[in-house]
Amino acid sequence: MGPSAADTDRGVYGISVAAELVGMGPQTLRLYEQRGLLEPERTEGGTRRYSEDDLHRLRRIGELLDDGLNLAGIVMVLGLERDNARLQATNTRLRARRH
DNA sequence: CTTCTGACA
DNA sequence: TGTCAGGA
Repeated sequence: MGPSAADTDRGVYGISVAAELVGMGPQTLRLYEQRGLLEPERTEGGTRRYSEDDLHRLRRIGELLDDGLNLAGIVMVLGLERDNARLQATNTRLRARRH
């Protein structure tokens, strides 16, 4: 794997680099944040720092956008996916205890 | 780099 | 509605 473990939630990329990596414009990334799809870290100076998780999220947003969803719908889908992942994890733990 | 506003399909 | 261009 990566050298120094997996803190993929740590903001490292500036907005220009992040936008370049996911094939979007910087303004688009700002809009997504304004709409509540994303919340990258901020430096003390107030500039955004996008994490690897943020990049995955941005690519997921691109997919859903491609599927014809609007930003409001994507917010809901991402929320449901997060909830679902949590439920699945809980479900797996319960099964392991063999109730 | 930031936020904000207007134009376009 | 989402994206982009330009200004402050």
